[in-house]
Amino acid sequence: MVRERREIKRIESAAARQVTFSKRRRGLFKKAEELSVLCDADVALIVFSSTGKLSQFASSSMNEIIAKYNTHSKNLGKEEPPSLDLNLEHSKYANLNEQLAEASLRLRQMRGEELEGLSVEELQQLEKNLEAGLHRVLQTKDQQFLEQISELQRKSSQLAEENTQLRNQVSQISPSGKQAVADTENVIVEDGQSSESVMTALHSGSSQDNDDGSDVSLKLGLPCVAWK
Amino acid sequence: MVRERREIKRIESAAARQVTFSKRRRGLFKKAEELSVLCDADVALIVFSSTGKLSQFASSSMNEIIAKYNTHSKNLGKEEPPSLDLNLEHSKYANLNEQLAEASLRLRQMRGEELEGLSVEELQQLEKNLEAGLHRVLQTKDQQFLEQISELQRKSSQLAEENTQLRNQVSQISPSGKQAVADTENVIVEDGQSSESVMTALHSGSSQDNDDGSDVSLKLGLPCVAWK
DNA sequence: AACTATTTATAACC
DNA sequence: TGGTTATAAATAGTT
Repeated sequence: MVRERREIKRIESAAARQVTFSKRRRGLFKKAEELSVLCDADVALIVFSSTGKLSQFASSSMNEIIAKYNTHSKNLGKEEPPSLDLNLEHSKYANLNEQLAEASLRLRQMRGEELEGLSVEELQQLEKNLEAGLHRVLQTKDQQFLEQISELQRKSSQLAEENTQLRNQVSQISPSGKQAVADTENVIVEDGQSSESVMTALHSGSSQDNDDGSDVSLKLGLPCVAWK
Repeated sequence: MVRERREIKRIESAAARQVTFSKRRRGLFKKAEELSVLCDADVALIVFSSTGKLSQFASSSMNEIIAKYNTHSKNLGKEEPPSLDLNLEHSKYANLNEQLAEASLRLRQMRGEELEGLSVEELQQLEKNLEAGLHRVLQTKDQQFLEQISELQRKSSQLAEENTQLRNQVSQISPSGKQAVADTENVIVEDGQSSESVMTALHSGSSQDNDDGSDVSLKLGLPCVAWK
């Protein structure tokens, strides 16, 4: 919005995200209150930061508004503004159950199940969430591939260097063994080039062992061709 | 804020209040969504106009956020009293907690968060799940659009038929009114075509009122153009 | 609903 | 986190 307009997409840098969150949250709460005062509206605003911290605003009482919301939006027998009696343990338990049911439903819906009752708007929200999630997953995956490639290249260079030194040692120890040295040189040259063709050497294959990482090349036996 | 700054107090004129409400509500919802996207925050916004009409926004699921809010606010001031009697209730509670944690993690990962610890294979599995889910969501959405379009076309046909009958009645009553009949024909043709341009007529808007759905065309006043 | 003069919000910088 | 500044966005009043 300002010195340079900012695209509305997740801010990757955690620090910048935190700063923006703090500033925009203040603005949002201010506007929520202004709306409630100017227009005599009942407004409830709940914000969880990405770190899980809660901020809230309610023009009247949060529980009251939530209750009103539930009345408006629900015919189903799923109720409880739990500000009343019930044993704390019991209500915590019930609440957990509710959260779990909700989370499970959301999970199933993200897998494309139980979409029957959803409105077009809800489907579009789901679509947006899925696309955003997919995008981040792909980014993370690509990053891991690139890291593994870098690691492989690093190790390759190191091995090539070691080989060069070993070759020198060999030629010093047996300066007359001309044939053997020539063969070794060929092998070394191939090794040296391999790291630069890693990108094209990746091949398809889905299953993978979790080895200890001592052999980087194994980690690259991964799907790549299928990227789009 | 503008031509003349407006004091933040209740607007007395009902008309002016309604106009301001409408404008500011849009702005507020926009900012709520921007905060949720930019800062990866979970945001729920509930607004009741002074006339009692509900508008809502939730970055994920309203129920989920409210449930989360309830646990958060409940945990303030109360701490776990009995950690000693390891009876059945307690273990059920712990188990629920575990399940919820697991479900929440998977949900966050599907949204592209907390991917750091995942292996490439797990990322690929996630990618597959997301693509499959997205595909099914898109299918469901398209299906709903198509159904609404069919419904519109059906209604249009019905209306056109009624119009034809009415037109006949008119011409029987006043057989000399040739001009009037021609005009009516034009109107019918336009109605018949409107259902085919429904897809491009969709417009943006994040909050949505729950009307009773008796008029199908209203259901198509949905976000579309603003998607990027 | 569109316009536009202003006020606000805020991104980048410190 | 808090302040400054240039600029984008929101919006009050008007048409």
